[in-house]
Amino acid sequence: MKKLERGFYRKTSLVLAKELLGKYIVFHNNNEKLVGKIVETEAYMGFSDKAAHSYNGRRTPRVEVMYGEEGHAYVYMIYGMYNCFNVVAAEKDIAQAVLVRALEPIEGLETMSLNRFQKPFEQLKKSQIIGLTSGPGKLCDAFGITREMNGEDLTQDKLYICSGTEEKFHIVETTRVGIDYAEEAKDFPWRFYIKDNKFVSKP
DNA sequence: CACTGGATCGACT
DNA sequence: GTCGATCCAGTGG
Repeated sequence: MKKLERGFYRKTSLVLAKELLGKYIVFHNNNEKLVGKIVETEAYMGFSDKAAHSYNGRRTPRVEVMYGEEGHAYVYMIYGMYNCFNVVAAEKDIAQAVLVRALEPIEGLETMSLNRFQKPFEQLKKSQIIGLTSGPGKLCDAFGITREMNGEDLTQDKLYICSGTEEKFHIVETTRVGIDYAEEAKDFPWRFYIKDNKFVSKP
């Protein structure tokens, strides 16, 4: 597994969203290494996308990192209680990002279990194992990703993404979740996931 | 300053 | 299927 370099992120969020599937997120936190395979993403295309925080050039303190260099983390709080982890795409001044919606837990399951359910992995029910990282808020809780990670450079050593194995999988393309307000954009097929993967949030 | 609503989740019917 | 939790960012005065 090799850390992805800057150039990997220098493409539209629509293309990046698909290419991120099957890649591995690595987070070093409190002397621990947590790893998860990306199994579900959504593209937010910025200027022309009514569902995007940066729609129509909107530029506020929160969304500023999306206007910065590609390959950084955009982490924001939603509904007062959950964090969402995004990968900044495109290039400087083009505010696009990919929301990572679900991971398959790979390494550090014990810590993820404690973070999510305050109990050891061996005590989890089957449904709780699936629920460790099967949603954008859940995966941030499991990994301990907070807004302190907003703006983090994903080509450095704290939080980064690695190339996957050569495995083959089918990509399902469908509509994005939770953006009913976005008029015509709510019907764009800009959500992607690995077919038949158990950790997808809403198959 | 006060207000509004949200790229969610979990508990409940 | 519905709904409440919980709080910040954005907006407008």
